[in-house]
Amino acid sequence: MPELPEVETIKLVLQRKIVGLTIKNVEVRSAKTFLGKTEDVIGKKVAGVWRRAKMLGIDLNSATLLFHLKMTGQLIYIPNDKRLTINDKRFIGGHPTEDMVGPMPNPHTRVIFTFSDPLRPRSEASGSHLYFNDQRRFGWVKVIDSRLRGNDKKGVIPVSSVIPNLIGNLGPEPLEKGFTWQILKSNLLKHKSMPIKVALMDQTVVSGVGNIYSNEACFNARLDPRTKVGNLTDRQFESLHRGALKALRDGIKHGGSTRAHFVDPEGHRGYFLDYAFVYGLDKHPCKVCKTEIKKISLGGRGTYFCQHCQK
DNA sequence: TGCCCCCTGCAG
DNA sequence: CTGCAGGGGGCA
Repeated sequence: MPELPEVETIKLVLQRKIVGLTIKNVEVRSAKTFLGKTEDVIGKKVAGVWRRAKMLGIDLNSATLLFHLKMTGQLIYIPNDKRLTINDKRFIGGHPTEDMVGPMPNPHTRVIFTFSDPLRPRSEASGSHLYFNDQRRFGWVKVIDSRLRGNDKKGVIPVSSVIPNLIGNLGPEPLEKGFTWQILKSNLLKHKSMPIKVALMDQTVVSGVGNIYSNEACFNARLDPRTKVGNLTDRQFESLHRGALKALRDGIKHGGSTRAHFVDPEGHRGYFLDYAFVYGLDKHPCKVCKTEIKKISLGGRGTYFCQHCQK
């Protein structure tokens, strides 16, 4: 489900909610979702929460829980004293309502983490739960021995030294300093004959960009998504770089994109799609020029663009 | 580079 | 009923 902005949104909420708590229990309801031994994480304290590409890490010092939510994964945090209220999904104006978290656990709950708070045992965080829901079961959480991790100096998770076989081949983080348009160009040129929109989704070119934000990046750059990488001028590489960063930053600013499943750990949907120019808007007028947005398939994924604005 | 697959559910 | 959905691994 989530691309970089959605995982980033989840990360920011979890950093506020679970750092300092201790994992008291792990209930695995879908064996293929939880890869590792629960006893390797039970009793351990959450030291931090980080994101790399579309993956989320919960740092337990001696171990790390590494999540990939794929298409339909959700992480929902429920404080101990909260009775489940929120509705199931109802749609208004084509978008899910503000809160779409129903009772937890639900039939899509695959793993349940229970926390204790040794310092404040009577707080609402003690006995709270983190639910990993995943309708399609593409997602997973792996227990990683932290000895496999590099040194994270300055609190920054090193890019390729972390968990090499899982993370090592990922391309650069687009929102980190140092990700220049020249680097994007050089990485994209691995795929000279590929459409730019498809190449942007290759996680070894740049990490975290998926179908929504690659469509928006092409619109922001006013480039036809079918353009072959090898045909771009330097000026266009620069536009694409700027367009991708703008899409990702706007995504984070609006709390991510909710097409059908995404909610943050508090059950709030994201609003980026209200501001999207092309994604999901086929047959709608372009917000810039009123030309009808067209939908095609590229690399097997829905691709939306304005034939007038994007050349 | 382009399928097919993993799986489930919803819209058309 | 068929096709499609924020991902991505494996196979020709």
